[in-house]
Amino acid sequence: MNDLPTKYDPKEIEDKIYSKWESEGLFTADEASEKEPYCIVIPPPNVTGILHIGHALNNTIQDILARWKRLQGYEVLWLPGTDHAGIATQNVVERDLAKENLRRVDIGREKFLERVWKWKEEHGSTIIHQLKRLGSSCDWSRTRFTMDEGLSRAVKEVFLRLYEDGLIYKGDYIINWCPRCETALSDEEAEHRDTPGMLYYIKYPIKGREKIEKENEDYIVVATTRPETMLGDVAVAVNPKDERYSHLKDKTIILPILKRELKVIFDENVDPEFGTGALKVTPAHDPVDFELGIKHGLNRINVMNSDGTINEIGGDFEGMDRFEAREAIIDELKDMKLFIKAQEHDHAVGHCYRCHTVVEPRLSKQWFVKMKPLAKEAIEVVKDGSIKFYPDRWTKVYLNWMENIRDWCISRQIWWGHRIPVWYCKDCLGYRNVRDVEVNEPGKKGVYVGQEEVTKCPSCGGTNLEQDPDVLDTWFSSWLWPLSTLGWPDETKDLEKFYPTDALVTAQEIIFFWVARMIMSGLKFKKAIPFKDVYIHGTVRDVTGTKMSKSLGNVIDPLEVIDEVGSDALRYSIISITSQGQDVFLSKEKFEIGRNFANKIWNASRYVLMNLDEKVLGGKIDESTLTLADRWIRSKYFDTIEKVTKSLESYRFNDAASVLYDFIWHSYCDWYLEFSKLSSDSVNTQKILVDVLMGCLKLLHPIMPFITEEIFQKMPGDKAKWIMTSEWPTPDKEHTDQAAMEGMEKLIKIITSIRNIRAFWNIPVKADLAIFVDVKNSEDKELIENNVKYIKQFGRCHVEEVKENLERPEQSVAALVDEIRVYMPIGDTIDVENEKKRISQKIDQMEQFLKGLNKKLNNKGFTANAPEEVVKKEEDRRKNYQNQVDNLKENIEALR
RNA sequence: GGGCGAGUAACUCAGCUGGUCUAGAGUGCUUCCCUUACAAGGAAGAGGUCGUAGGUUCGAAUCCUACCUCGCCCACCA
Repeated sequence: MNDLPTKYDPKEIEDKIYSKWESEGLFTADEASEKEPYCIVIPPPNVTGILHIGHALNNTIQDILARWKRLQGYEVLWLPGTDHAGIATQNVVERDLAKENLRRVDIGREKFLERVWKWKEEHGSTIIHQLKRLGSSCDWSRTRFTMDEGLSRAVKEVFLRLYEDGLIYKGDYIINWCPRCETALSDEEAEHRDTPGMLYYIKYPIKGREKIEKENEDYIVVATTRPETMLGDVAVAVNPKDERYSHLKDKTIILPILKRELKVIFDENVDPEFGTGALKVTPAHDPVDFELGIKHGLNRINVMNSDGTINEIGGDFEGMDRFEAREAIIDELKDMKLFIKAQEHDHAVGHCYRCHTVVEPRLSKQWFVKMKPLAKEAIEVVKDGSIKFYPDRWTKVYLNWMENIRDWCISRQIWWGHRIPVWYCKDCLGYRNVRDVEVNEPGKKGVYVGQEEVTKCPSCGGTNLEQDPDVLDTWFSSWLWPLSTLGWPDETKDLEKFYPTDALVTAQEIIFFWVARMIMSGLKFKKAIPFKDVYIHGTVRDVTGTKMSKSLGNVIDPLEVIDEVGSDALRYSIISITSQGQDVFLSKEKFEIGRNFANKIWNASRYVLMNLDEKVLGGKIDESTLTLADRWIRSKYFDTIEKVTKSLESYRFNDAASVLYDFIWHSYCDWYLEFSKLSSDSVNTQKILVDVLMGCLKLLHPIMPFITEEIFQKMPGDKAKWIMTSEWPTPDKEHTDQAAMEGMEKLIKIITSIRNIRAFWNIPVKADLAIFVDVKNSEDKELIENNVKYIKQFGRCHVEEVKENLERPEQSVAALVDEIRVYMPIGDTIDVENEKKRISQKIDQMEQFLKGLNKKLNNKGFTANAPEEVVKKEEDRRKNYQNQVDNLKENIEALR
C-alpha cells in the first residue's frame, strides 16, 4: 500500500468491488436461513426511469438499512424491481412511433404492445444498472417487473376477489380525463395547481320574456370558469333561501346559443355568496353538478370528445378544442349581448401528473374500487402503532386521507398495462360496444371475470365474447408489490419468511398513491400489514428550493457525480445533509463533503498500513501498558459505536454520518494518529490503530460501502472475508475508560492553548518553548508528568517543571486550563499591554457566564426545584469559572 | 378554507422528549504552516440578542399562543 496514490480514486475500485460482491452472491437472500429476516421492497422505479438524485437518496437510505442489518446478522432481503408505468411508458413509445409518423392506432393494439415490450427489453434495465453503480445491495436474483407473469396473476386474482366481494364496479361517473393521454385518471393523478383564471358572467334568458333588459325578470346571471361547458347545461341551480331567485320556482331558462330549455333547481349546496348565487348545472362535466344531477334527476350531456374537442352536440363549435371553444363561445355571447364581464379568478385546476395537460372533469364509464371498506382496518393499524411513520407527522396526513377516502378509478384507456380481466358475451348482453356495459353486480349474466381468458360464454355458451378493452391503473399492480414480489397468491417460502417486510423507504409524493394502498391490500389479501416502519424522506430540491426535474433543467445527474467523486462520496454527502424527513437543497459543491471525507479515510488507512508491522499484529494488547491516548481513543470509539447504532435505529442517518465524520476526522485522525506516532512500534498502539479503524470502516460501510470494502481487503487482522458480511461492532463496556477520556481531553486543551498562545504571539513554529506548569492537585501533576511527551511534541515545547503552587516565571505569558496554569516565558518579546488585552477579553467573557450562573444559583427556585444533579453540575461549573477568572486576574496582576 | 414544514454564524444546515448549550458542523473569511497519511491537508482565530411579540417554568433555540415571511400538501365554492 506504500505505493498507493495519496488521492483516493473511486473509479478504479467501485465497479471492481461491486462485481465481486455480486459474483459471490452476497446480495442473495436465503429464504431457508435460520437468521431473523429483514426485508425491504424497493419502490419500483419506472422502467422508463433514469436515475435521478431523488432515486439516489431513496436507494442510499435503503442500502444503508440493508447493509447495516446484514452486518447485525439478519437475513436481509432487499427486493428490487421495476414498474411498467402504464401512461409514462406508453407515452415514451408513442413518441418513438411519432418519429416514424405513426400513431398507436395505426399499428393496432397487438403490434403496439410488441413495440413496448421490445422497448422494455432494450431499455428497461437502464435503471437497474444505475442502481448498481450506486452500490445498492439488492437481491437481483429476485428482480421483479410489475408485468411479470406472477405479478400479473396477482393482479387478476385481486381483481377477481374484489369483484366477488362487491368492491369493484363499473359505471358512469365524473372522472378526471386527460385529453392528451386520452384516458381517465384517478383523483390522485390529477395534480391541483393554483392557476390564474377568469370567472365569466353570462346572462341566461328566462323563457317567455321577449327582451333582455331587467336582471332576474328577463334573465338571470350565472358565473362560470369554463363557459364551454355550457353546451352541456341542463339546469340552473340556486339556493332555496336566496330570495333573489325565489320567483324562479316554475320558470324555465333558455340556454343561450343552443336554446336548450333548462330547469331551475333549488339546492342548499349552492353558495349564494359566490358569483351571482346562480349556478349553471352541467352534470357531465363537473363533479358538483354531477351530484346535483343525481339528486334532481337531470340528464347528463357530454359535449366533449376524448381529445378535448367539442362533439356534435356543440353544433357550430363541433371540432373545436375546448379552449378554442371557450373563446368562440364568449365571442358569440358578446354578439348576442349576453356576456357581462370576465373577472380575474384564481382557482385550483387539475393537471395530468404525466403530461401536465389540464384535465377535464368528464362523465365517463369506468371501473372503480370501493375504498371505504378497505380503509377501515388500514386506519386502525396506523392508529394502534402497528405501522409507524417516520417522521411521525405523516401519520396525520395519512389518516386524514384515509378517513376521507374516495373510490378509486382504476381503468385506463391505454394499451400498456394489465388488461381488465373481464369478458363480455355480446349475445347475452346484446351490446355492440362493451365499453357501454354497466356492471355493478358480481355474477351478472354475460359478464365473466376471471384469471383465464374465456372463449365460451358460461351463461349461454356463445362464442361472441370480447374482453374489456381497458387496462388497469399502474398503481393497481404497485399496491400489491410487497405481496406479489414475494410470490403471492402462492404461499411461497419467501412470503412466509419475509412478509411482513420491515421498512418502507419512500418520498412523500406517493403516500397516497402507493403507501396507503399497500397497507389496504396487505390487510385485505394477506390479513397482515405489509411493513412495520414507513420512512418518508424529503424531496431533493435545487438551491432555489425548486424541485429538481428534467424539464426545468436544474437536475444534478447522480451518475455524473459518481463519475466525478465516486458513489461513496455521493452517498455520504447526500446522507449527511438530509436530516430526517426534511427537504434537501442540493448543489454540486455539497459533494465535496463526501469526496474529502473519503480521501481522509483513504489517507488515514494508508498511514496505518504503511506503519504496520505484520509481526506485531500477532501479539495481544497488554492492558497494563496502554497509553492514555490508547485508552482514550478506544473509549471514544465505543461511544461512537453506540451513537451510530442509536442513530440508525431511529432513522437519523445524518446523525450517524456526522458522528462518524467527527470521530474519524477530528478524534482519530487529528489526534490519535498523531499521538500514535510517538509509540508507533508498540503492539498496543498498532493493534488499537487497526482495531479502531476497522471498526469505523464497519460502522461506515452502510453509508460508504466501496471504500470501506477496499480498505478492509487490504487490511490484515480481521477474519471476515468481506466487510459486507462481517459483524457490526459492539462497545466493550469493560474497557470504556472514563478517566482516560477526561484526562486526554484535558491534555488536548493544554496543547491547544499552548498553540493558541504561540499563534497569538507569532512565535515561529520551529522555536522551542519552555513550559512551567502550575497544578493545584496531585492528579493533575501526575497526568502531566506521565504524558509530558504529548505536550512536548504537539505543543512544540519542553516542560521544565511541573509543580503544585509553582511561582510564575519572569516575562511569561500563561495558558489556563481548568485549574492548571501553563507559563511560557517568552522573553523580551512580550508586549504587556497586548497580553493584558488578550486576558481581559477572556475575563470579560468568563465573567459574563459567571454572572449568569450566579444568578441561577442564587435563585432559590432553581436550587429548590431543579434536580440535584443539575444543581451540582452548575455549582461545579461556577467553581470552575471562578477559578479561571481568578487565575486570569492574577495573571493580569502579575504582568504589572 | 384546512393541514404541514421552514425561518439559528456571510452561505447551507444540525441541534430529538426544556438544564453538559459557555448554541454546533460544513463551506466561506483572517493568520500561520507544502511538519515523511492526507494542501481534497494541518494549526490558530473572527463571526450568532436562535423570525417578531407575548406566555408557561426555578430555567426556553427547545413547550404554548398570536403574528410576520417563505415553501409544500389537501379541499367540489361554480
